[in-house]
Amino acid sequence: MVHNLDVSLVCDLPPFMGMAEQEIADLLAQARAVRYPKGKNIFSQGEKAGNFFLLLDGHIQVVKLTQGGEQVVPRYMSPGELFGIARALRLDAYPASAVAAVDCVVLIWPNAIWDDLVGRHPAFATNTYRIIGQRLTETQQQLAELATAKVEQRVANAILKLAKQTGRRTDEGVLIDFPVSRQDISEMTGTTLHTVSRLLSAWEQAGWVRSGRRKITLVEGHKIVLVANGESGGAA
Amino acid sequence: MVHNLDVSLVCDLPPFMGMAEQEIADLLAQARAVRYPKGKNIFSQGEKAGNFFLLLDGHIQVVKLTQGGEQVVPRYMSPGELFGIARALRLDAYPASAVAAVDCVVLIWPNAIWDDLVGRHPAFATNTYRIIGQRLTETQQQLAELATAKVEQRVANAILKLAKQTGRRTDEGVLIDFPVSRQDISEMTGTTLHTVSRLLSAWEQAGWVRSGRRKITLVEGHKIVLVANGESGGAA
DNA sequence: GGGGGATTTTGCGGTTGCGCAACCAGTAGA
DNA sequence: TCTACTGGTTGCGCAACCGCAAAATCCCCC
Repeated sequence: MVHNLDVSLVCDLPPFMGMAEQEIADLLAQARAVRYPKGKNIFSQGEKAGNFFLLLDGHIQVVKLTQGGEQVVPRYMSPGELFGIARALRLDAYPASAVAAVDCVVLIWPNAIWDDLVGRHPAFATNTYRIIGQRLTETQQQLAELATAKVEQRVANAILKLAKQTGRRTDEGVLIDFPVSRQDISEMTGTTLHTVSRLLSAWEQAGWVRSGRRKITLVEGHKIVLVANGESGGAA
Repeated sequence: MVHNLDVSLVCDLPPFMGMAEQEIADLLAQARAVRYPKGKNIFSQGEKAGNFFLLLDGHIQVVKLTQGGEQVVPRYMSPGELFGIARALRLDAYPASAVAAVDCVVLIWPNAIWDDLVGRHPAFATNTYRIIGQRLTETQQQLAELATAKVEQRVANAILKLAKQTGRRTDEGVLIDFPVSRQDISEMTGTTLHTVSRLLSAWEQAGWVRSGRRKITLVEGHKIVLVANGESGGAA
């Protein structure tokens, strides 16, 4: 099914750690590669889970809709990450939506092969559950932060997380490597785009960041770390 | 190891669905039952995960400590629930603490038997991962709620959840069956005990709840549901 | 080069809910 | 019965953050 994919492209990714080349090749043979343009929904919350995915290139935004119809963004994903693995947790439907934040390339497997897969490749099963454990821990961490930290800290943390995940060094500083709007950040931190805008403006005044249309560059990351830890009075 | 435990006591619990009596008996034979008095820590966040647990009787409070040293309570657990199953997700340490909210009886297994266990009893593995999936979904739900709903709604939701989980009908209404302080509820909802107290007072004025020292009774649950959905102006 | 839409900035109240502090009320133990 | 203590209530002031609205930019597409 996949013709132009080589084992060497994926064998170092966390989901495949500890697997033999032949095992990985078998796996790839059952996948199909699909390209999603920026903004496209890969799957939607509540949709019956029929496939699972591996992000090869690009960045994906996980979107959760609340009862009240508002959007929350619990996380972004980077190349090499498995997603949509509802089957691993015996969920019948996807618990959130996945949206391409930029043009993405994705490997897709049908859920039908999941059980056989984890049975035949214990290393893959182990890796998968480790990933889920990390995500659960991270989600709980975020819950705790949202419950206790103030807006300023949460926004700082969100930006730092994005920069760490996807940061690319430029001559100005660390650039977040895909378009993030104020709205996006507000949905990550449970606030409004206005407040995010004001905070970023203040930090830009102070020379800690440079930001523009869907673009944020960390200039003085350590200052933002201070804000995230609540050890700074903000940029007054 | 366990002498006075009968298979019939646990065979209907979700973790053991689909398992043969003999399988369950094997499992029980490897467990030891321990009683924890109210307030006792069963395990602590960050502690090396050496065991996993099943709550037989009582209620357990899951406590997460933030970087800033504040406490958050992501969930309570009821009899029949597995907990401390860090091993299932390949976590080396417990990601949160477990505290007995009342006197509890708990079954304990060493993590050493985990891998063998899930290998030998596929139904148990399936059940476990289903539980984890439910918890992850629930945690994400809570994250979304915390990010978007206002304090009033969050407190109402927390109380409803507790009542649904552990509610006992009395002649006054539905009583939450273990001691919950204002502080506890504030830690579940990311607010202060003051605000919780004010809200409960208001609802008591309105006749929707009756509450006292570590005790809450829902009198008019439907009113609280309205508050939780943001369809009520509160008790003005 | 010129719209037009999307994104961001900014001002100005208005609430909400926090923080502090004092006081009250059950409960447990002596 | 008295006393210490934990947990709950309440008043008051204030800062943080939201909400609305309008203006300013920027980018994309024609």
